[in-house]
Amino acid sequence: MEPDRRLTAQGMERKQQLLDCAAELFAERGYAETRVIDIVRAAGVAKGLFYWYFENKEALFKELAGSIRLNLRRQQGAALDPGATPLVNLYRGTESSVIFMAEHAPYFSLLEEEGRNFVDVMRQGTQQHIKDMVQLIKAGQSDGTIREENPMLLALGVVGSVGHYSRVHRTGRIDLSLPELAAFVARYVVHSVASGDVSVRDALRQVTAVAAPV
Amino acid sequence: MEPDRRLTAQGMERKQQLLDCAAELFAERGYAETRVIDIVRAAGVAKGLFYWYFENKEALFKELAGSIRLNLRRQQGAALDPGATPLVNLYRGTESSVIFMAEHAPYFSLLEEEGRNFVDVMRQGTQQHIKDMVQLIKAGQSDGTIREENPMLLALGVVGSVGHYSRVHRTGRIDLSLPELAAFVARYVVHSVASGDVSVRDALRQVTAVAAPV
Amino acid sequence: MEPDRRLTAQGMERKQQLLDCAAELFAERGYAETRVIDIVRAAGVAKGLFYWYFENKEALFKELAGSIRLNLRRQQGAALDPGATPLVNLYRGTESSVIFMAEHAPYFSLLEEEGRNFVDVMRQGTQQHIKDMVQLIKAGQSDGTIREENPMLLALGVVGSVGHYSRVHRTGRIDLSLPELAAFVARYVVHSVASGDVSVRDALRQVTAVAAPV
Amino acid sequence: MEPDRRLTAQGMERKQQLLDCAAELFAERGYAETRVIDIVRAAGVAKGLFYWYFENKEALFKELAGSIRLNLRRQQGAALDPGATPLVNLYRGTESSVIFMAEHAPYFSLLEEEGRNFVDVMRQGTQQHIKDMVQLIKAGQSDGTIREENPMLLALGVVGSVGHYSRVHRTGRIDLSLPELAAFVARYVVHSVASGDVSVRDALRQVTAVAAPV
DNA sequence: AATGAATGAGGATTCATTCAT
DNA sequence: AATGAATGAATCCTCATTCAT
Repeated sequence: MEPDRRLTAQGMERKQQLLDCAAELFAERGYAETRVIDIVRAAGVAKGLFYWYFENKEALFKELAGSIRLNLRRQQGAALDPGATPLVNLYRGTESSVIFMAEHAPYFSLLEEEGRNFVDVMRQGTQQHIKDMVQLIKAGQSDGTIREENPMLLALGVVGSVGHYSRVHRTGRIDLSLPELAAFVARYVVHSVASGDVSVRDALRQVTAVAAPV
Repeated sequence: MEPDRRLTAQGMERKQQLLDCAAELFAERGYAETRVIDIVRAAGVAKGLFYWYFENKEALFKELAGSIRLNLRRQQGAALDPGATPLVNLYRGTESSVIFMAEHAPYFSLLEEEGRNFVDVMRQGTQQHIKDMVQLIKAGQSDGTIREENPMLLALGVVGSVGHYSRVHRTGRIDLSLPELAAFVARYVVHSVASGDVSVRDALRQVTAVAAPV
Repeated sequence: MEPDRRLTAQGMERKQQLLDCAAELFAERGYAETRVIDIVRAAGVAKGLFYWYFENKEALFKELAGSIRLNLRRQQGAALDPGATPLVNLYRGTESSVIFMAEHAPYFSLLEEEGRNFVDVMRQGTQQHIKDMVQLIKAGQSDGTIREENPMLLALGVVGSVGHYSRVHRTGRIDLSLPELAAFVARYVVHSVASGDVSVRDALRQVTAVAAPV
Repeated sequence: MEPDRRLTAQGMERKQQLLDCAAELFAERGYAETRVIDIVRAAGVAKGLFYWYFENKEALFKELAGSIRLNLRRQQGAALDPGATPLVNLYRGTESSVIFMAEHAPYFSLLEEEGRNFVDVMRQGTQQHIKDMVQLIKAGQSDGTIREENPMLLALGVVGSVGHYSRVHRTGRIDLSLPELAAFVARYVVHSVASGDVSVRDALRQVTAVAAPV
C-alpha cells in the first residue's frame, strides 16, 4: 500500500478489521508464529488483500504499535484531579488505569508478549505515567502522607503493581469483578507508599465517601 | 541426538557451551528469531554438530527450560525462617528473591521474553512461591500485622513487585546497588501488606537490627 | 475485451493512449518488468479500465506487434526505383531505411529489446527487405558493379548495417544530423558490396547529382 | 552465500555448473522468465542449494555479467599485429572476432537478449574494441588505404558488422562453416572501409598468401 | 465506460534438518 | 565427533485478472 493512499470509510473498516485480527493473533501466538495467511483467514479475505492495505507484515505491526501508543497517550491525561490530595489522586489514578488496561487487554497482551519489538512504545508509553506518579509522590512527601523514599523507585512500584494485576486479571487467574479488582489494587498501592496508618485511613475514607464502599 | 547418549566430560562442556550461547541469544532476540546457525556460530562450531548434541532446536529449548525450572526450585526452599514473625519473613524472603533473580538475570530474561513458551515453567515456578506467600500472609493476618484482604491477591502483589523490580533492575533503569534495591523492595512489600504503622515499624526494626541499617 | 467491440472515436483515442504508454514502458524496461499498473498509471486511468480495452497484457503486446508489422510493411514498398541502377537503388533504399527507422525509433527499440517475443514480427518484417536486397545485389552482380559473393550474405550485411547504425543513433552515441547519418550509411553499404572503385564512384556521383553533395 | 566464502575445488565446480545452466536458460528465455527452480532443475540439485552459492537470483546474474566482462577483455588483446598493414590487421582482427563470438555464443546471446540489464558490460566490452578500430582506421587513412570518413563512424560500422554476422550465425540462419563465414565478414569490412580497389586487392592478397585461399 | 477493491496462482527466499565424508 | 554441503517444506510477497458498484 502506498504510504498516503486515501481510504474510504469502508476501506478504513477493512483495514481496522485486519489490524484487530492481527493484534489478537499476535497476542495469542506471537508475531513470528502468526502467518499472514492466518490474519487474512481470520478476517475472511484473500491473501492479496493484505498487501492492498499494508506494505508488508512488518508495516502492519508498526501500525499496531502506533495505535497502541495513541491509546496509551489518551489514557494518561484523564487521571489527575488538581483539587484532590496526592493519595486520593493515586487511588483514583490507579483504579482508572487498571480498568483502562483491562478494557484494552488485547493491546496490552500484545505489548507484553512482543515486548522485545515494542521497547520504544513501552518506554514512551510508561514514561509520562511514571513522571506523573513521581510528581504525585513528591507532593505526598511534602504534605507528609507519603513515606520518604526515592520517589522514582516508589513510582516504578506503583506502575508495576498496576501492570502486574492487570496482567494477572487478563490471564484469568483472578476471579474478581473488574471494579473490585481495581479498588483492591488502588488500596494496595496506597498502602505501599503511604507513610502511616492515619494518612492511609484518611485517603481511603475520602475516596470511598464518593465511590463504592470499601 | 539419541536420548541416552553418554557424553564425555569434554562433550558435556561442548553441550553446555551451546546451551549458554542459545540462552543468551534467545533472551536477546527471541526463540523464533534465533537461527540454529546463529547458535553454532556463537559457539564456534559447525552446523552439523548441533544435531549431535540435540535432537533439534526445540529439544535444546526444552533443556533450557528444565535447567531454569531447577534453578527456580533451588531458590524456593531457602526463604522462610519458622522462628521469625511473618512480616520479618516477608522482608527477608523478598530481599533474597530480588537478589536471586538479579543473579540469574539471563534465565529470567529468557523466561519473560519467551513467556508464551514457558507458561508451564512459570506456572510451576511461581506456584510454590505464591503458596508460601499465602501461608505467610494468613499468619500475619492472624497476629494482626497484615491487613485483612484476600490473601491470594496480596500474595500476587508481593510476587509481582519482586518480579517487577528485578526486571527493571535487569534492564538497567535503576542506578542502585543490588543490596540497596533488595532492601527497598522488601520495605515496599512490607508496607503494601502491613496493617498499620506500628506493625511495619516493628518489622523493619527487627530486620534492620540483624542486617544493614535502613 | 470481446474481440469485436466497437469503439467510439474517444474510445479509440483512449486505447491508443494505452498502447503508446505501454510501448514506451516496454521499450524502456521490458515487457516482463512492466506492470499493468505502470501502464494505467502512465495513462492516468484506473486499473480496471485496462481490461475494457484489452483482453489481457499479452493481447496488448500483440496489438503493438501488429502495428509494428504494419509500419514495417509500409516502408518496404517505397524503396526501389526500377529505372535506377542497382547501386543507386541500394544507396537510396539505405538512406530511406535509416531515416524511417530513426523516425519510428520507439517501435524499433521495442522490437530489439523484446526480440525474443517478436521473433515472428522481425522475421516477417525483415524477410521482404532481404529479398529485395538479394534481387538488387544479383542485378548488380550481373552488370558488374557488385562483387561476386553469396548475395544472401551480402544482403544480410546491408540490412545489418542499416539496423546497427540506426540503433547507435537511437541510443545517442552519434552526434550527427539524421540526413548526414543516412548518407554516411548509404555510402558505407555501397562500399561494402561494390566490386571496385569505379562502380562506387559512379554510383555516388549519380545519387549526389540529384541529392546533397557528398 | 556470504560474500567471501572460500570454496573448495568441488564447490567451485558446483557453482560454475549453476552459472552455466543459468546462462543457457537466461539466453534462451530471458532473465525474468527463468525461474530459480528451472536453474536448479537443470543442474539437478535442490532449490535450497542455489542459495548456498548465491545470495539471490540477481547476484547470480551479476556474477554472470562479471564473467562475460572478463571474456570480452581477454579477447581484446590478441587482435593486432604491429608489423602488418592496417587493412591486414582489420582483416585478421575481424576474422578472429567472429570466431571468438561464435565460440562464446551463449554469453553473447545472453548479452544481447538481456541487453537492458547488461548496458554497462556491453559499453565497457565494446569500447576498447572500438578504440582499437579507430586507431587502425586512422593509420589506414594516413597511408591512403582507408577512405576519408569519420573514423569513429567507420569503426562503429566494422564492429556492428562483426556482431551482426555473429548473431545471424548463432541463430542458424547461415549455412556456412565458421572459418568461411569469418573470412567473408573480414572481406566485407575491408571492402566497406577501403579507399579503393587497389588497396583492397593488396590487403586480400596479403592475408590469403599466409592463410586460406579466398 | 470507469473505478478500485478483491482474488489467488505463482515465484523468491529462508531455515531446520539430514547426510556423506 | 566434526564438518559443511544438500534438501525441501514453509512462508512472504507480487501481480495479472476479476468483480461489484
